[in-house]
Amino acid sequence: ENIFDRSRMAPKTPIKNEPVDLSKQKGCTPERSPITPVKLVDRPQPDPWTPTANLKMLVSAASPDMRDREKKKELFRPIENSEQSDTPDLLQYDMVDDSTVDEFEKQRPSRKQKSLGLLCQKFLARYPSYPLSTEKTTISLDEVASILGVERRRIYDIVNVLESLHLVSRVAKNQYCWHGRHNLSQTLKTLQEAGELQYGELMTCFQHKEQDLEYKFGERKKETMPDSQDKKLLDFSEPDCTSASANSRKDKSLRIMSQKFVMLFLVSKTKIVTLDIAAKILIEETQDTVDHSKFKTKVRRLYDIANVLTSLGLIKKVHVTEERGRKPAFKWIGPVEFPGKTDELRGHSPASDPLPGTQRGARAPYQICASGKQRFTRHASFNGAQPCEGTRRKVSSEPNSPRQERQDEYCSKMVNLAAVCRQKIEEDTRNPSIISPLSILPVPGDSDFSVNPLPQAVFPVVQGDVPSLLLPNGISSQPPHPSMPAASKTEDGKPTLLPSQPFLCFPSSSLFMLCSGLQENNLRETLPTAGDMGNRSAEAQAAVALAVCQKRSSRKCASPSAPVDDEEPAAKKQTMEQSDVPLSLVVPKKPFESPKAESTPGSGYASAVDLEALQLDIANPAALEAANKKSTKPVDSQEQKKWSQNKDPDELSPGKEHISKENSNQPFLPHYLYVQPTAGLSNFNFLFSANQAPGAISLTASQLPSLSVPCVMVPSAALASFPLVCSPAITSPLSPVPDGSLSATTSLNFSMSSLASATPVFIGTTAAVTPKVSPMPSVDPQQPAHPALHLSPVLARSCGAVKLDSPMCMGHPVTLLKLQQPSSTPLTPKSIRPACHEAFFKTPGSLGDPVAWKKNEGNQTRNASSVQRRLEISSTSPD
DNA sequence: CGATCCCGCCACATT
DNA sequence: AATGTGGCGGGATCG
Repeated sequence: ENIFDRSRMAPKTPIKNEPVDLSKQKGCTPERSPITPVKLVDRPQPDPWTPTANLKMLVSAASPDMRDREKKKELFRPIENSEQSDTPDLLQYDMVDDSTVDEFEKQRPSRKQKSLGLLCQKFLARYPSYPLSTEKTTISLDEVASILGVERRRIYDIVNVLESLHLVSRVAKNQYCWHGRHNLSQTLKTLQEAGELQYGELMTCFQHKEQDLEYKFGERKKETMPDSQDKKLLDFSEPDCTSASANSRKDKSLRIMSQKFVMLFLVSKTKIVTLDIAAKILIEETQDTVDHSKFKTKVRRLYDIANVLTSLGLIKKVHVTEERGRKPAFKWIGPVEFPGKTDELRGHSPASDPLPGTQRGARAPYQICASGKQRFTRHASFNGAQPCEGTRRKVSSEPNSPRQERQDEYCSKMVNLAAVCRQKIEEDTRNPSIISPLSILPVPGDSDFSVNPLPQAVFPVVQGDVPSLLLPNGISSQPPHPSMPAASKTEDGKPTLLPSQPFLCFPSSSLFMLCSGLQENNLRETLPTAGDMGNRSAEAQAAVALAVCQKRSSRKCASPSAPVDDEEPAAKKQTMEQSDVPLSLVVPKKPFESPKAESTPGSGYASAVDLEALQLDIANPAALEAANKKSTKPVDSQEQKKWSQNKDPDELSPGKEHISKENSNQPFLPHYLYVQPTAGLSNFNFLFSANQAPGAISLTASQLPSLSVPCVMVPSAALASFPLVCSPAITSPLSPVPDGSLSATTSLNFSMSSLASATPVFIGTTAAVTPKVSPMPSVDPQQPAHPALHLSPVLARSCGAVKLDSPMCMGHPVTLLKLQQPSSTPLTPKSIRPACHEAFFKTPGSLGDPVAWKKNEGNQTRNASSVQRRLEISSTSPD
């Protein structure tokens, strides 16, 4: 990567490139004209000619996945050389690294790294889930392919599926238009309806007996589905976009298959479809004969589709155990009731909210998207929504406020999310066999769901969260969950929030980032060892905590000391890739001025748009880094400390202790923990607000935690687009919290003895808890907006960083201070500082002035270890 | 050894 | 004819 960066960094000399390239090309391939020029050409020099191309190449190279075998390597080198002729050092460097690294890595690239799913994720990361209506994103297949470092063929696989869901549409040869998920719900709805017609019956039976059904299937299917219907489907697929060429397409089986596959899920009550069944159904539709080979092929295709859908967060793989045994299957985790949910939700409640602009009505589910710009305002809504007004007492329950519109949008997303969560929960409950990922913690992937220990425990939490989310908007159309403990609020669907549990949605970009789990490839997980370690440990703990909560207290978790992974050598970790890291700390970034971030500082903060962008970015480690750079990254911070501050690296030694130390050193670093979905929690991301008094958090086997950490679980998919955050009310032990509330909030209690002081990482529940008790309301006039949000300081910071003006931001800090104190652990003055946004970022030493901080960064970059460098680079990454 | 599914040949569609 | 698309299935990996 370093190399990569350098190359990038290095001035490009396109001019030189040409010659070089040529030579190189010749060397590699005599001429590119072989029969299939395309391939040859591409491979050897995809786009050597254009400077950009080179960049891309480099980039691709950078990404682990990319590493192709020698080919690429060769290619790159030559290119690099050519470019870098200017900077010999760099070249050499690169060369060296390349060779060595590649050598390792080359072989390294396991199949997984090249998986379609991963590729798809990268692909998706490049585009906003909810692009502004105004902006039109066109996708060049060639470009993407080169950037992602794959053959175009693979891109087709992805695009075809996306197209089936109308996330993209083909505009012209080699050109696709990105639509994002705005219409996804509608598309799904349509599919569902279509599916009902076609498969409805079947599915019904289906659930009960697959086999029987299977037989019937074929027959019925045919019967029920006359060609015409089939046709319908097809057509339907193209309806909206119908961009140009759509029609003529022949049967693009992949597209059709994809739609049908999705339909099966939507029609299925269980939302679980096994591959074999799907394959059979699909085959039948196509043909009667089910020869084995055909079946096999079908299954293969389904895998392809499933990978993409998985990347989209619509399904997840599970195993279904049946009479026969365990079968691979996929479970729909996307939105389920469109009518009610995404779209509907709004629609339903709309009454309550008179959103002027939004017509959420019928087809407008997308409005959310549509209104894109408004997103910006989201924060506004935020304000409004959560009228923290002094006391967050109730977050606004009123749907009507004008700003709600925006909120609505924002909310709508949230709602969806909530819906998803809820659904998930419900499903889980229903199917004991299937456990939600949450419950599954222990087993990441596939563990059979049978495991699921205490579903209930989980539920409460989730529910609580979800509803809470909804509440703010008032949108929650969903019926209250019975089990909701504390969530009195949700019951009505009203936004009444319990004091204890304030949930907030915010649009802060920072949150966003946190949420988005896209991580991708390399997230800088490879970060500095120490940092990683810390994070990891934190993660582990967090995970543990979760597990504990869910399961109840498990001893393992309990022991804070249990380092879980921490112990692992940094190196190892580094090697580990993103995949491994379940959690990552994310520091809220300021809305800052990331390049992407918009520019409209004036307008607001990071608007949704920005957020999205961020998300996308987030997906890219680089982006994150960039963000982080600007503001702070917890992890980085640690690192930074190392270098810049010179902390003892030793001390940094991985381990919680180390963390704690740091914490101590730095009063606050982290603010949120983000758990990546990858691991067991595939679908949910947890956010913890950190900032709190460190002491507060404790992992203890016993559940009694000194503090309960508020966490929010968000479906990863949802995350992508939503910047939701729940500020769980934190129940401080002190403050009387209803039991339910606790559970609701996720009763995660971490007692991290070790971490205690530091733990910034974890959770920063801002001491919000107390706040309730003592409302900080008026402290700042501005505060009002924020209310209960405990947004962790982070948010505040983020906001603040962006704008001090924003009331939102302002308030937090204050509250925090107070809160913190009350919160169990006494904070050091430093810790208090968090109040200042900037303070957070800074290391203790640097706290004083931001400038210094930056400076440090600069130094870092220079001095920084390769790792650091990497980060930085990434940040700079081109996008 | 079955589940996955990458890879890329090659046919068909477009330009 | 040159390219763009994408069906398809061998066979490598993974678990």
